[in-house]
Amino acid sequence: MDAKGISRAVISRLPRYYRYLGELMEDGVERISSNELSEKMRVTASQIRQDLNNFGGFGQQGYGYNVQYLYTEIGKILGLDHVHHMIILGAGNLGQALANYVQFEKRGFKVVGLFDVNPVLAGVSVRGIEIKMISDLEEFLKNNSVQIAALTLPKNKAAEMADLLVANNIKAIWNFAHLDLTLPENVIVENVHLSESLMRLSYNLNRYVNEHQQ
Amino acid sequence: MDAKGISRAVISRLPRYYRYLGELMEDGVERISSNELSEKMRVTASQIRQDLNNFGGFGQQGYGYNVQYLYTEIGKILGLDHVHHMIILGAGNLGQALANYVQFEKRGFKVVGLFDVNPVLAGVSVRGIEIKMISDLEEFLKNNSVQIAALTLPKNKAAEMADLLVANNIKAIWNFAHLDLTLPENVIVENVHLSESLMRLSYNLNRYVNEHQQ
DNA sequence: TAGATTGTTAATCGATTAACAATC
DNA sequence: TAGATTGTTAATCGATTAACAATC
Repeated sequence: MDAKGISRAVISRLPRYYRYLGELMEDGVERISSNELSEKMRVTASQIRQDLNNFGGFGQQGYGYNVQYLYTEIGKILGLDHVHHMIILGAGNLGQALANYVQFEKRGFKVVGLFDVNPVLAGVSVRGIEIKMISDLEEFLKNNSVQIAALTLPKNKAAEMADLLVANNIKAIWNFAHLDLTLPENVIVENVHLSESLMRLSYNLNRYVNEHQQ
Repeated sequence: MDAKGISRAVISRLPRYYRYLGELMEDGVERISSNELSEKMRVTASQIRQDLNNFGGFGQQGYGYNVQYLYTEIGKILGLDHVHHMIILGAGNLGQALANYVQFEKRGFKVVGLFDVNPVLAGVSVRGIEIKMISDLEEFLKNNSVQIAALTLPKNKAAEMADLLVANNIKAIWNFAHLDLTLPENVIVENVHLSESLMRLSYNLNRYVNEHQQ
């Protein structure tokens, strides 16, 4: 399983394969060919085979792919075969939404802490997790194994907090703040910029309207 | 401003340019060259010039780009120069988080309605917007001009609701549900699949750990 | 064995980068 | 005018698709 030099594009598609395979499993489908899957997913069969062969030969000539096996293997590639401990910094609506989203836990992402600066929130519980003050964060990280931190803080706090997280050995940041974090390159940053997503939507909407006005 | 055939990659970068230009404006910077901007943003100057020239010549030889002017122009390209009316379907944590996010309104995305199926939420207000029942949705859409609907419902309701929205003339869906909506091709769909984002993070985290174990 | 379908190489397409003439 | 920097064409690089030999 040589994971070097696999393009971002391929990696981005893996979770979608995983989702479709999960649905096929639920539907009791045992095997599928790249061709059938390509019709379902509206991508080329060639792309599916190319993508998968970056990681290994999961299929069998004349048969196709075993759904359950492929699902499991992609799960392993995505690291879903072990539990990750996650904390959430910022217990506003978005932070609480993430904490409440039980589906994550099913995939092995366990929320072990929830932090905020607002003293009003101190002691409030979300899904059994008590909100702590950010002043307790360093102490918490020293006593607990945490791999992932979700950053749902406003921009002005986020950069500073990211540095604190890295200094305390956090290896991956799920960044919801609207800024680009500059961190050591061994720290994984995955951005979710909602406003940028909304602007893309707006661009396409706008374009459509313009084209049909003329 | 010929907007035909501009690649998804280019469009995806526009909001980031917009963000950086906004920050430069706040810092009182009047002009910037593609070279200076390329250093700030860590992309090539060539890419910046190519991207912008898809939409027009916004710069001036020997001078660079006027920050304020370019910011305004990109805003127009992104459709941020007029107000969009948005409703949110699903008033759970995520829906409420979106409704609360005042920054969207600043960019011209005005939340005009918030809907849920849960009768417990009926009449509850979020930032002055009263949560309505989804049974009232069709009526609402007949009496109000709405362009965008954010879908923060669970998967099983989302497909059905998307169809209802389209039947009532909604032109763009901001989809947070974990499924691919199949809708007429003139309907804009912008997906935010948080679990897929988290899996990409997990992939990279996992890969990093594996590489350094060997 | 014959048929089906993968894994993989080769061809094509598109996006990014480099180079430079145009021009402010 | 000389210097700077764009707009744009050409070269390169990478990703996607097509084709087909290998093989179950």
